[in-house]
Amino acid sequence: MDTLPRPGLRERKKQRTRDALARAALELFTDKGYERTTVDEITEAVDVSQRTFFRYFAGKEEAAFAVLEMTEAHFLDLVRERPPHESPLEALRRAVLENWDTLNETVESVIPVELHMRTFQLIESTPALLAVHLRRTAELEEKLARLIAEREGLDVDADPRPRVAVAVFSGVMRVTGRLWSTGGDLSVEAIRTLTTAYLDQVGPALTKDWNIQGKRGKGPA
Amino acid sequence: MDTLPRPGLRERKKQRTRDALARAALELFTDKGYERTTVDEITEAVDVSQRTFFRYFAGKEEAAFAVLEMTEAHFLDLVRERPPHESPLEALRRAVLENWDTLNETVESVIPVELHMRTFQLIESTPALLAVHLRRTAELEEKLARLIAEREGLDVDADPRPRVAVAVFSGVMRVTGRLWSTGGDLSVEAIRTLTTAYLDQVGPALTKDWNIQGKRGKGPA
DNA sequence: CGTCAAGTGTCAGTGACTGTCGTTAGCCTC
DNA sequence: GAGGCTAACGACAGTCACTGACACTTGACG
Repeated sequence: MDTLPRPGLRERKKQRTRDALARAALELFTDKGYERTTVDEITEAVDVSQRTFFRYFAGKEEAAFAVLEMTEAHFLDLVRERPPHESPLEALRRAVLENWDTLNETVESVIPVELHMRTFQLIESTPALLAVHLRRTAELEEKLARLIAEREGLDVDADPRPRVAVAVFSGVMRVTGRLWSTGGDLSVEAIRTLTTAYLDQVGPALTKDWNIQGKRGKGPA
Repeated sequence: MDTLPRPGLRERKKQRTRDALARAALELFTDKGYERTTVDEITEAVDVSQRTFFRYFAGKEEAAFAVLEMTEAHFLDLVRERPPHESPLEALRRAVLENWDTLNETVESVIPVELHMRTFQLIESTPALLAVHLRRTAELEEKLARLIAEREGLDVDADPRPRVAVAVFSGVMRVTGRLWSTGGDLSVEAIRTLTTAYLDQVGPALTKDWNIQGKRGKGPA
């Protein structure tokens, strides 16, 4: 909201190059696999030198997360905008759902949503990318914890609850993300449903006795 | 419990080489940093060829987790041994604590415990290693979820609770691990205390209103 | 012993990444 | 609108992680 005046030709060119590299990378990655794609192939597709690629991205991995990063920033904004009367978990829950609903607007300037969804799958199924994804998520968690703490007027380092709440929330999101990416339905609807269903299970999962109703599992799907 | 008879000279030699490589790697990593040590330096310290290193470890990273892997296997055993009347979270909690208490016996055959503790720190403070660590943890979580499900006679894929419970537990463990590694006290006592304290906060962190007692945080440490 | 296979070393090659340096091209000033 | 400044780029050389191929050494075992 401060550099609107006009970025100047130089900046615009840079942005275009960066977007083109990210898009080309994502297309190649999702098409022939992450490991089987070389940086040279990406740069050839955009017609820049390899050196330029590494000026925009610290590594091959980073190109895979360029778009995801945009959605994460948006998510943080959504959390910030949540009314203060909501409990932390409630605020987080609504923010994620809202984030899914606005995915299109967040992403379409760089790549089609469909490609972004496939990127998700790619990350979950590529060990090297999954590792980086989890580390990035951990960093996001720290930011979230500080946000929640601020929201509740607490000191993150004095009160464990913000970090614990965020950890619980993120843990569940991880599970749903994984299940979604390996399941058949890659629609936004599918992950919305999974998200709410699993978040609803946090309470039950923490009770002492899981067998209140229907001992011996293998129940209906 | 089945290959006790005597591993044979060949096997023993292999084990020695592998341990020596792991130990040398850990010493070098913790000493001069992960990125600043080359595979050649490790192999020179053990006096084997680089090729041999890669026959024992899929990559440089894997050498950093060789010992940690032993403790994880031990942890799984401990969970399996927990009496069935304990709730899932209770069983997990007791198993971790027990694991810390028996760390010495688990690890000392390869490296001194002190080096293992420094390895923990190293992993937390090295982005590349942290990423891999988190991925490995995710794999462990899946195993844990199946274990818990079995324990409770449930189907992991039908009932979300095993995975959710494990996710909650792991999330909290992550937080404590991180705080411990960045804090000053690297003793086993310290992480034990942190662990119990944070696990006790899961309940409170999920309640609607965090301000039951003492509005506006900044409470005592 | 002699044979067989597992374990190892050597070498050549690929791909990710980095430092350096000369060149190009927006930008800004007069 | 010519010229100087500097950000961005391309070209090149070098390091390091990792892999495949092949020849050699050495436990294992009849």
